Amino acid sequence: MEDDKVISINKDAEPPKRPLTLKDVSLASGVSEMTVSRVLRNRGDVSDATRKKVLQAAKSLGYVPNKIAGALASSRVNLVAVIIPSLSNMVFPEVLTGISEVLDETPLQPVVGVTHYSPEKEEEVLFEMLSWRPSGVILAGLEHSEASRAMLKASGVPVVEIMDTDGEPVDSVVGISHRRAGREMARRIVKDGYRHIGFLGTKMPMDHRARKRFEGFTEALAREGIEVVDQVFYEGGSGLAKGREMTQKIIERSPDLDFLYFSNDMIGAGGMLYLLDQGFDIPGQIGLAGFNGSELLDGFSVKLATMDAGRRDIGREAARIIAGRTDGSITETGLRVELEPRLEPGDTLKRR
Amino acid sequence: MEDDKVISINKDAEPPKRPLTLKDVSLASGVSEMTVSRVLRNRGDVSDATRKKVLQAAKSLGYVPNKIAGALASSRVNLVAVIIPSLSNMVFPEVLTGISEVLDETPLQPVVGVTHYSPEKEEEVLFEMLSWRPSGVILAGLEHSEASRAMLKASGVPVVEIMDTDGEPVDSVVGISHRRAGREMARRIVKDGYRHIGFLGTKMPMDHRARKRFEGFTEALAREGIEVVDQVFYEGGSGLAKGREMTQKIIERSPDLDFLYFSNDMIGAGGMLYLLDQGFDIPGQIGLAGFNGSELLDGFSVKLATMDAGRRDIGREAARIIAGRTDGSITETGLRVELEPRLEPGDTLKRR
DNA sequence: TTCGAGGCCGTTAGCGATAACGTCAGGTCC
DNA sequence: GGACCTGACGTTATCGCTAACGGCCTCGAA
Repeated sequence: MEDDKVISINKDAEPPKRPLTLKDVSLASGVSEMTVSRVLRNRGDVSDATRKKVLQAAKSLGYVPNKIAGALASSRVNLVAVIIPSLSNMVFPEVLTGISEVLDETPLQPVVGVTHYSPEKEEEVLFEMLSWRPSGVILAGLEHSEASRAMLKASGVPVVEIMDTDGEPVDSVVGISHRRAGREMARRIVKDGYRHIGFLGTKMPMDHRARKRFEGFTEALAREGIEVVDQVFYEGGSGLAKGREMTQKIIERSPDLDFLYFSNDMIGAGGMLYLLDQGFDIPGQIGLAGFNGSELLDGFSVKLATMDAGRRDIGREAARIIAGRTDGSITETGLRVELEPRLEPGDTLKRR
Repeated sequence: MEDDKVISINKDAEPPKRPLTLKDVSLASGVSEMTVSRVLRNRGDVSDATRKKVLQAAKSLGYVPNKIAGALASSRVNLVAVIIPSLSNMVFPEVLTGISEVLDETPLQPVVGVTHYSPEKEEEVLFEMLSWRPSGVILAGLEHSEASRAMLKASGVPVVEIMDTDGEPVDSVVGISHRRAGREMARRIVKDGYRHIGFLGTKMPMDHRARKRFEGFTEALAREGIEVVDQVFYEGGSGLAKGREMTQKIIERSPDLDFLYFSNDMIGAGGMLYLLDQGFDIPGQIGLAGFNGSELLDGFSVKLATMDAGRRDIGREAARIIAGRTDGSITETGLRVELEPRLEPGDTLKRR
């Protein structure tokens, strides 16, 4: 791309003037800084007349309050740190949507940090965000470095760990049990008569939730005397192409498979496309299931079986806890909200 | 979901102690606050011995510096406001990726705000973010409310408008010309022999870039004496299902169409799936094209023609400008970087 | 020996807001 | 008519940190 871009310079910008402060508004409106502050925050007694004067002055100056100073003085910060592994996996934007929906009704504002599934990066991001003294922290997963857990505890702010409930939370937790999700899918598959089962997923150490699903899955299978016949793992971004490629690989290697469990819907859909192209009979010859319940993919003529993780609800519940703790309507710490994963059979499981 | 969630309370958290300050570290390490500050910021001369002492003390206390106070004192804030319309359109996470890639090499940190394509919301978000006095602002599009433009100018910080270059920027701008993208696609289509052309896109007032593409598209067609035969617009989230539904509608209404131009790849792919299901011959009987070049969808057996908007590059260039302006390596204002949209013919255009 | 140059560290004075009082009219109440 | 409130402000003292300056000490050159 270096060669096909065109750079040029437009015009010159205005000379940057001295930044405005309360004092400027105070002078312009003829009242004290304190009164201006009161007006701008809608707090304390101010007569309508002066209120109008002040607002007028602030507006005409184009004054933007300095929250840094405000936060320091009041030791109140209306930010909620939200720390997630990735933005390219649509799950997390959806969680964010849920969080925003709730926080929009409050004075709080989410601030997002991304860890790329790395505990070290998570630690950095967390440190950075805590140094802004947010009103709360929402972060994905229960697995964090010791230092991260220590920081969270020492911070004294409400913490909600989301997505996953299989483990020891620092404070509150909202999510589903991925072990259970895996177990339920396994039971369903077995009941539907599938016996030769393959698994396709991410390299586990990076994604604890996928690992737990896999564990629950194999455990429930084992209880029925069934073992996973073959597995493929991948690294890097998940897209349809990746699922297609992995599926081709596993099918060629283990042609007797009659079921494929994918660790997410995107690669699952890719696999489904491959199998359909190859003329497989789904779900008769081979069954498929993914995970997440992403509506994005709803338009396929064949709908992939999946398990809805309730991402929006998770976001909403987490935000509600932070909001409640912040405004005092919730005083308990250590809340635990476990949502129910919902199996959506789609068209890729045999009807029972 | 209200009924299938389980709430319970774990344990009790530790008593939140008084927040730590520089003074605590200063006392613990036996040097002045200033020296602690120097050590923690890696600035100024400090002997190795005391440096070690201080770091040790800070670590064992679990001290997290208060950036609010720091920012107030130094009037330096290492945050870059990034304001985008949405997170559910994968384009924007990709832009963010580009931004992060560059900012990760600098002391700067992106902070994301979402406007949901509403100018009013944009104004709010901008106001909120400016009140934290960021080092720079990156925002999507060139269309903003008067108040927003005024705030940006008054803020005195470097501003980069991204995605689109068709219009008057506040300061710098990085993107592609969507008019041109539309024109180029139109020319290609006509050259390929398509004549009965339909358009499927979002309701325009919300999405200026889609509108400009459409304008460029129709303008170039007009120059060849061709008019768009039929069009469908939609509101709300774009997914495969939406594209499928719209395509069905337009095809039933105007069966003689031989080309469909979609305003993004997602609905384009949905439309493609529908047409394939219906047994259409693509690209012989009907040609298709989308916009964006999203790799997510690469796994289809038929690859949709599209035009790569260079989202990551846009993010990178924008971040580079902000970084340069911040560290002084760039002094010019009003930079303009126009990237070249790249047509990827895929399998849904006739070979010429 | 003297003196300047650094290295190393402490002191002082804000940064721009808010919390907590203080003040001061004007009205109430008995 | 004086004590007592009560709105509607203004004053003062932080908040936790950093810029700027200055002091002290050591060391090498003059």
